[in-house]
Amino acid sequence: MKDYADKMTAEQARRFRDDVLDIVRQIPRGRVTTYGTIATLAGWPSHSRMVGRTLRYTPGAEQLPCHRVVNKSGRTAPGWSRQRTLLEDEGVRFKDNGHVDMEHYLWDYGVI
DNA sequence: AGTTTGACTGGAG
DNA sequence: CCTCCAGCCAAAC
Repeated sequence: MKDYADKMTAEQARRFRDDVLDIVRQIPRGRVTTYGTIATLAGWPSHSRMVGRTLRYTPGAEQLPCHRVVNKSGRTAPGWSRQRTLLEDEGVRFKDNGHVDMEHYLWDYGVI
């Protein structure tokens, strides 16, 4: 019940996916970043949900440090409990509410 | 072609 | 801090 004027072309979608993967690859060990940050860096600020879709369904994403991507409030991915273990193994600490302590571990690439 | 679905986000209560 | 809710948009129904 709503039409979106600016949809991605197939080419833009390809570039978006590749950029997202490259950006995720740069997250340092022991740090985390958010879907929104990645979407913005990829040039599509309103596509945070697409970042999540990309990491969830792109074959090969398992080889990337995608466990270092959480939502803005520090929540880990639904249905992926192992993500917390992977992060804690790198020294990332979680708060009592089960969210990553973003004040200390968020990595913003020096921008935004 | 209309509706629902999310690895999201921002704001309200 | 938490729960809803509206807005978001490509994909899957």
